Amino acid sequence: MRKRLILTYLIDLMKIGAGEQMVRAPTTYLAHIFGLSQQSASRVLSELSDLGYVIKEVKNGSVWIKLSEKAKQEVRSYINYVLGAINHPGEFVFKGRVFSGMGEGAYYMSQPGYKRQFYAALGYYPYPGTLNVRLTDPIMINQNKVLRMMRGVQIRGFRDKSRTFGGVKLYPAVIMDSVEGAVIYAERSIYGPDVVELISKHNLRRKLNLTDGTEIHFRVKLTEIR
Amino acid sequence: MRKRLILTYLIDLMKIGAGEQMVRAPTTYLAHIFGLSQQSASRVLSELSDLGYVIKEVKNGSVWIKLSEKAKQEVRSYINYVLGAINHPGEFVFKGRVFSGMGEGAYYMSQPGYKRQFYAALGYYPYPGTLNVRLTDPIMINQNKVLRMMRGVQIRGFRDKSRTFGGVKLYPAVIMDSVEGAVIYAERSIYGPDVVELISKHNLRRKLNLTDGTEIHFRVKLTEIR
DNA sequence: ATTACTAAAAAACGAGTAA
DNA sequence: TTTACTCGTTTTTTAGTAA
Repeated sequence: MRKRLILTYLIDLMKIGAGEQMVRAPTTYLAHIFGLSQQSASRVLSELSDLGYVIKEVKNGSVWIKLSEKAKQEVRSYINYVLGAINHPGEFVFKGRVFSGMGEGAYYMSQPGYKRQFYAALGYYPYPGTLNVRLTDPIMINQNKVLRMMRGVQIRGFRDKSRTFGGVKLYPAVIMDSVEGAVIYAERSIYGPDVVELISKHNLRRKLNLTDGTEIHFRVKLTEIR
Repeated sequence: MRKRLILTYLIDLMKIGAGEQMVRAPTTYLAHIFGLSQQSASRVLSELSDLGYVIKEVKNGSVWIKLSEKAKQEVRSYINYVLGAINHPGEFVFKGRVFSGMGEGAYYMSQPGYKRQFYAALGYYPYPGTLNVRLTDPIMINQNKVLRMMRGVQIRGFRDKSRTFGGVKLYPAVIMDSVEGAVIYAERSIYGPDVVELISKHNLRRKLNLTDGTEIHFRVKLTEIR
C-alpha cells in the first residue's frame, strides 16, 4: 500500500479515537469510513497491522484497534506538512538541528569567483560560512530531494589557477521567521539529502544564538518555478 | 482515481504554490513530489484536470498548473477534517446551519415512553423540541452517515393506545463548545444524512441565540465504540 | 528537456462464502 | 454478527518510446 494512502487511513482511524486507546472497529463499520467494501476494509486493516501501524486484536468476535507510536508520529508529521500547504503555500517548511561541518563552507564562500555571483543574485556578500542543518523527518528529507531538483538561482562553477569549483544553486529562505538568507546546494556537495546548508548576510550562529543541536526551522521560497 | 488520493495530490500541488498562481510543474518534477514515475505523474495530472481540479496548460514545452476553486475548497475542508483528528480525537466535528422543521420534534420528545428513557440515558429530561441542522460539506455528510451506523445509546421504541413509536439512538455532543446535549437519530427519521437533530436540557435556540440560517458547530463523542 | 501514448505487469477491488 | 479467505475483474502503475 502506498504511503500517501496509508496516511489517510491512519488519519481516519485517529479520528475515531484509535490514537488514544483500543477502540472497537468492526470492518463493516470501517468500510464506510474508508469508503471501501467490508472485504477491502479487512484487508487494509491487516496490511496496516503488518506494517506496524496498527495494533489489532479480535475480541468478542469483532476487531479492536489502536494506533502504534510510529503511526501517530507519522500522522503528526504529515499534518504539519499539510498545514504548510495552507499557511505557507509556495514555500517548503523545514525543521532540523544545527551541526558543525568541517569548515569547508567558509573556504568556498570566500572564493571571489562565487562571491561576485552571490552579490549579483542576493544583493549582498554572504557571511563567509554555512550553517549546516540535519533533517530527521522523512517528509522533510524528501522535500529536500525535491528542492534540489528545482532550478533555484544558478551560480556557475569556475576555475582558478589551482583547481575547479563546481556549480551551485541558491534558494531564497527565511530562517526562524526572521532572518533572510538562502539554502545553498553545491552540485558536488558532500552531504546527502538529510542535510541542508544555509547562508545569509549575517553570521547565523551569532545572530540567532545557535549552537550544535539547536532546533531550527526555516522556509524556502519556491519562486523559481514561476 | 479515489477521492482520498486526489486530496493528497492536491495538497502537494498547493504546497508548491499552485493554489496561488500558475506554476511551472514538469511531470518529471511532479513525479518526485508524488512518488510516482514521470508517466504516472503525467497521467495523474491529466485526470485531475479532467475532474476539474487543476487548470493545466503546456507552455514552452512544459506543464503549468493552477488549482481550481473547487480544488481549493475541498482541500480546505479536508484539512479541517484532518485537524479534527489531532485536536478532537474520538470526536466528530460537525458544522452546519440551523433550520426549522415542522415541529414534529416537540411531539416526539414529549412522549412519556421516550422521556423516561432519555432521563435514564442522559440524566435529565431534554427540552421538548429538536434543533435541526443542515450539513452542506460532503465530508460532514459522510461523517453523519458513519455516525448513524454507530451504536450510540439505544432508546427502545414502544406503542401506546393509538400508535407505535420507533427506536431512537442518542450520541452525546457538545454544542458550540459550551452546551452539553446529544445528537438524536430516529430509525424512522424523515431526514437524510445531510440533517442532524440535536437535543439538550436547554432550549438551544434561546440559550445560544440561534435563528434559521445561523452557522453552528458541535462535536459528537464516539464513546460508544469503546 | 519534456509530454504522453501503448502495452504488459502489478496491485487493489468487491462478490461470494465458510467459519 | 463478524472476520477474512478465494477468485475473477477492474484499476493503477511503469517501462519503452515517439513526438
